Amino acid sequence: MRKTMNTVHQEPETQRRILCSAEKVFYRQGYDGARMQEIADEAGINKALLHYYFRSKERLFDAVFSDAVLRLVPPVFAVMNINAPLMDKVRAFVDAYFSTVVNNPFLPGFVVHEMHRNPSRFSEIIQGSRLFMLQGLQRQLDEGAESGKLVPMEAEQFMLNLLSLCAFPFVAAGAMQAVSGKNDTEYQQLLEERRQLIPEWMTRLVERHE
Amino acid sequence: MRKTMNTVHQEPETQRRILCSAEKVFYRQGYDGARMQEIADEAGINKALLHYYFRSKERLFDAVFSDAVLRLVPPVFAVMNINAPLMDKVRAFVDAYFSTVVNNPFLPGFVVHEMHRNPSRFSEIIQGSRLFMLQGLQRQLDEGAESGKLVPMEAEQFMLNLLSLCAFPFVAAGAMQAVSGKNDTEYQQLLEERRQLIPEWMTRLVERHE
DNA sequence: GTCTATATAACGATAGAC
DNA sequence: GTCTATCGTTATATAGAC
Repeated sequence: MRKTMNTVHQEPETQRRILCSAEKVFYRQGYDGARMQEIADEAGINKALLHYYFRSKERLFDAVFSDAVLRLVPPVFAVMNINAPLMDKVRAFVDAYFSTVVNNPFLPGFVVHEMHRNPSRFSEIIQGSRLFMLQGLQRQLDEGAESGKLVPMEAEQFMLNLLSLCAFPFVAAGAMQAVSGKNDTEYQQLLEERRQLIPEWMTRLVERHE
Repeated sequence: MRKTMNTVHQEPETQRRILCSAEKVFYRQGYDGARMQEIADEAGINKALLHYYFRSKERLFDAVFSDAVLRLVPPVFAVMNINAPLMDKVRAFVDAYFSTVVNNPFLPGFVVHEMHRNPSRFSEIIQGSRLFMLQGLQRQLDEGAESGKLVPMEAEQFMLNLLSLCAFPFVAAGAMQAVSGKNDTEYQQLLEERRQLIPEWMTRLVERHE
């Protein structure tokens, strides 16, 4: 319930601006590297106003972090719980992951790095969307193995492989560009190619062939 | 040339202690999160002494970072330049990587994250040990493809896959444990299993089968 | 070389006017 | 709500005694 509804107050539009700026700064600089002043500048407002909307840097960060995790994890988990053949799930997963991340290249690295600041907070945020997935996945892998179509594999390893192939090229983009000598455009093209290739590779990984 | 060589001064043994402590702190906290006081405490010395040996936090960090990159990258690149069948190289790579990283679990995440502070510095450090590898690798992949034994694949994608499968589980260990619910011991066991599995997976990835 | 003590600057946070 | 001005703390870095 709002205080008075007679005007179409677009709700703290400033708050939205702050969150957006904080996101930009926290994503690239991390919690420790980020400066409240920089966030304020980015939002075109004053430092004091940050503390008015969010009480502290810690709370502002938590808002950004929660949002980041919720944007990255649940969609990706959800897609693995749909009722579909294994490889359809994989294709859906890769599409979902790339769609999210191509527009936020710093997102995976941010989540992975800021994780260890407060691991229990992370667990809270993603509670629920957890083990469900792995059970269904393991069942499909086992069925495929029994019918001789798939090689036996642990669902955890399968999932870790899928995630590694998708996420690492984004997390380590800087280092990879440095060793490969590719510029931004070239590297983005390489990433785009992986979007189709990863499902093929995951198929080869588990399909029996002899 | 040393000043006077008559005594076996073990060269700044304090300096070694500082570097070791700085390593510990920088690895887990990153540059921005690290405190000079904490490094001094860890080394059992005074803050001022840090500035005596290294002029600034920046320089101390650079020493640690350079050392980290040199410990992680060149061995791994070197092993891919040996004259051996493709899959022997892969096995050697995985062994080399895991041997280095199991004893320094924070190393990959540290390098990947601190990368973007000074990308050009990173390029300097690893200069030389670069493109050589990819040429030889591409040649082997092409030969295998022509003789019908391998599926066609870009050397860059092959290498990125190999590195992703090896590195990501370490870089994102925190997040992976959180979603899987595994404790440290269980997760370490999962990692150890991958040491044998990754070469098998990489084989399946490129071997032709029909 | 190693210490204590201190300078200097930056940051997060608050007070108070408007 | 939004601003200016400022407090209190903490960080890097230096000066100087031993």
